[in-house]
Amino acid sequence: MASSTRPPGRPRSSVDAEVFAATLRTIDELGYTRATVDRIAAATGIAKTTIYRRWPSKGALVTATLVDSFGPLPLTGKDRDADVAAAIRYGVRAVAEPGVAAAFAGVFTDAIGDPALREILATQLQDPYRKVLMEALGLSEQRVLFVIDVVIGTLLHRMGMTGEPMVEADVQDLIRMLQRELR
Amino acid sequence: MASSTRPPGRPRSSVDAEVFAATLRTIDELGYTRATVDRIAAATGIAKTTIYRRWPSKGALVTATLVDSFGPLPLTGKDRDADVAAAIRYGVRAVAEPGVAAAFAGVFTDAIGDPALREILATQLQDPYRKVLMEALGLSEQRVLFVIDVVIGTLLHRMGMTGEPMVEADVQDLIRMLQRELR
DNA sequence: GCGGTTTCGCTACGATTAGTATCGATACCG
DNA sequence: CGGTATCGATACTAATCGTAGCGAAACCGC
Repeated sequence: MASSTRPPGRPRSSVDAEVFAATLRTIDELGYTRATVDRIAAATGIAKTTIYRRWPSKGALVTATLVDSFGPLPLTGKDRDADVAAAIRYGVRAVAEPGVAAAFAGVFTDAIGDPALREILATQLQDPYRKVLMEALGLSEQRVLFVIDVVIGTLLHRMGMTGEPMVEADVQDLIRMLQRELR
Repeated sequence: MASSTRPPGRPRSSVDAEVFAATLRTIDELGYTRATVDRIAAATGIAKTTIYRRWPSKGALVTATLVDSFGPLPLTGKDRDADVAAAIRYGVRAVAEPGVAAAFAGVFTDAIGDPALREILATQLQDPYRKVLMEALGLSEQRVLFVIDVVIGTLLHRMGMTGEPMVEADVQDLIRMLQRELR
């Protein structure tokens, strides 16, 4: 039985939201590499050791920040074209959020040669969307993973090359292309 | 007039190709972060200082390696569907090359907050393909940049999430999707 | 109020890395 | 052989990740 009683000892201060916000803000200002854990802690107003007590590494912290930043997808499951458009526009907004694209690229970089981090990435970030999209769009796992690659990959590549989010005309092309692909 | 006479002094040893090969091999084995310039130099058999005499930073070295790794696109300019398929399959092979995807992610990460590196990236890596594709496919700059985002972004996202190249079935879907999009 | 338990802030530290400085040795030209 | 530019090697600075240790603080049950 899940003992819902509070465990003994000093409770954790509830600063996760502030840490996530400071993480994105710092990455946006300085880039992934120069966004040190020290600076993120200072921006939050807590000690660096407190961050390392909650997340095992900088990559895990940033992945948790991305999971927190990407929220649940607002899909109806009724009109596939509408859901495809809604999902893509949701991704566009999320990736355009300051710091998100830089955080993504940094985590991808760290995940090379760090299987634990890649596992966290695939499980905590991609899996929830895979499940929701399979259900709402009625597609196979392979198909949904392909769509996620196309949408998020396209948006991240644009941000990586130009530093600017995708313009509306290209977003509309992306939506139409995937609506046709999934029809 | 380009004076073709050799400048005085000891000539540069022609080790660029070996450095590029060692860069990709080291990044493939250790990941971008742990692929230190020291290790790349040692794998090449030269001194670290020699590398810094030719490329101003690790990011510039890796970008040059990517430019060297991606070669010229074999397009005919006659059959658009065939050219689209050829270009995508060329990208698939290039991104699947050991170390290339990791190098890409690392350069994107470094390019955040390093405008000089981003300029090198866009100019030396993306521009040649933009021009060739605009010519061969007869498309606008905006359209070609969109296609590059979709193709390379999709392939890199798959590599970043799974560490494995895209399987043939997904490649075929990608080709068909873009052939329809550009018809 | 008091002991027990856990988290917090702080400081210090080891290991690793990017990039620079320096200097003697080396390779090529005329 | 002299002039010139590169090479190899070593040493160095400045960051950065992640860890260890310790006293202080917060909360609980009594």
